[in-house]
Amino acid sequence: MIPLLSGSAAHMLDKLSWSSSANPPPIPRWGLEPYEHEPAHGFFLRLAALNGQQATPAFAMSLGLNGRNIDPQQMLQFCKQLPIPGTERLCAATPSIAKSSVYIRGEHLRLGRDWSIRHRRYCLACLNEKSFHRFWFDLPIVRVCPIHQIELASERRSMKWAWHYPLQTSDMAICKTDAALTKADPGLRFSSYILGRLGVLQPSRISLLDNLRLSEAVYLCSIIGKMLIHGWKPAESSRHESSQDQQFMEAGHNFLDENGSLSDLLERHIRESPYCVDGVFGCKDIQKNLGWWYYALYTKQYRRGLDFLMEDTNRVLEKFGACRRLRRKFPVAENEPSAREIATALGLRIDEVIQLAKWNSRIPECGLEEFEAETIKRRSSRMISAETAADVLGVSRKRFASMRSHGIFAPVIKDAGGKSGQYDRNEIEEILATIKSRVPTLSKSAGLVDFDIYRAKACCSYSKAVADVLSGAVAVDGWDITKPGLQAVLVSAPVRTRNYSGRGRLPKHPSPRIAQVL
DNA sequence: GCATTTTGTGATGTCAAGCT
DNA sequence: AGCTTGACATCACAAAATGC
Repeated sequence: MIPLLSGSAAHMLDKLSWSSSANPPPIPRWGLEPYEHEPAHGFFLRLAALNGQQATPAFAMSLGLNGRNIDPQQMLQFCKQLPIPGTERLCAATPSIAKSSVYIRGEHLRLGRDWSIRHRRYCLACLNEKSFHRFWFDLPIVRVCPIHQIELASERRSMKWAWHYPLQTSDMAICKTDAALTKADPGLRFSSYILGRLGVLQPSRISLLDNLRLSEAVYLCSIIGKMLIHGWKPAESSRHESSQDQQFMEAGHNFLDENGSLSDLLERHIRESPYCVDGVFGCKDIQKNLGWWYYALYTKQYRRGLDFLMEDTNRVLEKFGACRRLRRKFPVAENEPSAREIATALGLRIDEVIQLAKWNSRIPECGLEEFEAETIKRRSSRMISAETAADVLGVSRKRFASMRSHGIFAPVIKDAGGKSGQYDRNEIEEILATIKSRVPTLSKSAGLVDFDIYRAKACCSYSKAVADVLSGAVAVDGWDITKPGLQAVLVSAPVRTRNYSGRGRLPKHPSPRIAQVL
């Protein structure tokens, strides 16, 4: 067992003279002096031991303190009442907690991730030197002790901070084995940096991080490390694995410590995006292009000092053609992207090329790998205007537009600025072929109507009638070869519910009787 | 230069998961 | 139990692109 109380301190201050005019301390023994880097809640631990207490929470509660949810500042106030020297050391090492923020020595940290007393953590070698709790034991981001180069041990037998549990010899054995293994650990430099910022060690200078609040510096390290280790990935599901965060932070810190170029890393990272082909995005959606990186940047809590990251990211986005608005902000890239060359060669606009590259008639999400001039050319030659497509289908422009908004087909190149979209001839012809393939060999001849009459009798839109046939909900019963396109399709008339002229608008609200029949 | 349409962006809200 | 967090939807508005 590690003694929590060094022998010399145990009997020191009980002999101290005590002014009778002041209120006596509320505990029988207080003969301890705070060490440097010792927080009030750590000091309180020794105080409890000095007073023969086994369970620190109970001891705290007996003094009117919150022993269940430890508030370091509350304990500091208590300790300051004691007639002991060196309380300024407690003040300097005791964090103050406000909502989800923790402040220690003027540095801002995040509660939970950066600072937590959920489990008791300690460096065995530190305790062997002097048995007291250092405030930085409470920082889970400090995985290894930079002074002794061993991993911090943690006690997890209690969910709450179980001060009263003594260390077991088996724990010490584990610590000793670890000590041999963690030489040259990647976490050493990171831990040293953190403790440098907190005034425990000589500060190490990393200008990029030094200008940030410590919580933001840690965040920056973790996202850089994630870029290095995790690489480009689409945005994750809401289940967040934090198990690797520590590894990320350390890797990110070491990258910056070795003067790694963040801009280069960023560009390399974004190039890994599957949406980026030959340095051009096939899709302008920033969220998609950046994957998880988007949320890393736009999560507001941590954005305060990270504007430069936003700028660098925007620069890459602009360079790869993700956002038009940024073009004026940054000069045009010196290397002409291949999309531009293809556009010039084929007489297309650059966004048309990108849309053609993105498009795949079978799997709309895929097709980005098709980004060669030949493919674009082949696809481009299949494009027809809305007018031509409407003629192929044998419908008016209005009906064509209605079918499009009904989702029966989609343009390959979207309409932009008054210019109508472009459609794939194959896809349009496929619609007709699909319907024609359903025509039975022995077609009925009586009671068949075309879409125009059908939709009026069924009181549905033309598009709905077509969609129903395509989905198989309505059977195709005949084909009039004398008519063009969809006009040739013949289906069985729905139950006749009223006289129909074959012309005119559909009634806005079909009568209940008609609706019932349908 | 104008009209129309798309795009970029922040504000706001929701939801589930995980943590205190 | 209540809070934060991350992912993401949705909205409004401004800025930019585009065709005329």
